[in-house]
Amino acid sequence: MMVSTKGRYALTVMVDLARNEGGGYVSLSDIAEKEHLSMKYLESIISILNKGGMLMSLRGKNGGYKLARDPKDYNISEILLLTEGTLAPVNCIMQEGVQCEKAATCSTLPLWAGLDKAIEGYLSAITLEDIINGNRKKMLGDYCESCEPSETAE
Amino acid sequence: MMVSTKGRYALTVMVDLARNEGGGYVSLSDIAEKEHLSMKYLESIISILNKGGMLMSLRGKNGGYKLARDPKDYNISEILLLTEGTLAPVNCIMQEGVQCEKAATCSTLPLWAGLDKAIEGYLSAITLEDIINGNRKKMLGDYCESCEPSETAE
DNA sequence: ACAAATCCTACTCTGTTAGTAGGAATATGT
DNA sequence: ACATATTCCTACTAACAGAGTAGGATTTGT
Repeated sequence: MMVSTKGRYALTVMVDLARNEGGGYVSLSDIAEKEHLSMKYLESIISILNKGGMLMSLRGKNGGYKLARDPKDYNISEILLLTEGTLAPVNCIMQEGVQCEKAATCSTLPLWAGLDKAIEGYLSAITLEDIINGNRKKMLGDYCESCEPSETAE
Repeated sequence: MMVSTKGRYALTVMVDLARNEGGGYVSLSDIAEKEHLSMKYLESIISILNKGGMLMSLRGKNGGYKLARDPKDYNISEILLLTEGTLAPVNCIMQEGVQCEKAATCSTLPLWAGLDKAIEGYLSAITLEDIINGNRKKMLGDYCESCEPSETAE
């Protein structure tokens, strides 16, 4: 498993806030209660999102959080990258530039690099808006049984 | 990270054995030495591969392991699935049939399911033969800088 | 002043990862 | 027959990451 509860809950929070677009600030306790998640734990997660510039926050009574941008301007990759630190499927691919010393001769490296790109490519193509709109076709593609057949699959 | 050293080393072993196709049995110590990996640790990993029917083994002097099939008949997904147990990127997608009780109302589930399929799709399309042939085009696709542009990218 | 909220630091419990250790069973060459 | 090289099998351990908990300081609306 590559995405922990941290990233998953972060996405859940973002989706919740996206659904509230146009409304005011939403408090942590509201979200925690709605999603049946630990408020204290969510606090530490939302703090990462906030420091990463994903949210606007307001302290004090009636305070809370809201999205800093439009839902369509968040892709899922950036949300998960921020909270998880990395989405790399293996240790030997951590950051751009940093690589294993055996890289030059490693015959499996292209596989891992390709997998990394496949994951990154998938997640960066999907936005928060896609999720709140339930865009199954985009998310599930040819695997979606409730979608009509796509033209690319012929 | 989704693939641990277990799966990574397992793949390395399989690639090593694939390169030896047609030769006899290769001993664990040979592989461990060649790859600079702990022999004892490799032992526990190769045992999984063997029990999973991926290998043929021979005990005693001059014994060792070899592939049970042709390199082109192994896809990477099955090797990693066997050793890692699962390749699911999140906990809420574990096995076919088993699913989270919130599945029916969860708006992020299609995303995770789609990601899972993207990973599975990528890994099952690549074979051991692709790796030993260094088929960068198949592994890296449009991200491969040393490959000529593909027709699908236009 | 008070209550409701965000912010901040530190701690804990648990499971997984990445091995290590020791020996039993089995086949081969001499 | 015997030493040796190998696979097989069970058990153990140290370190780290994941998933929270705990307690309070700070800010703001009423």
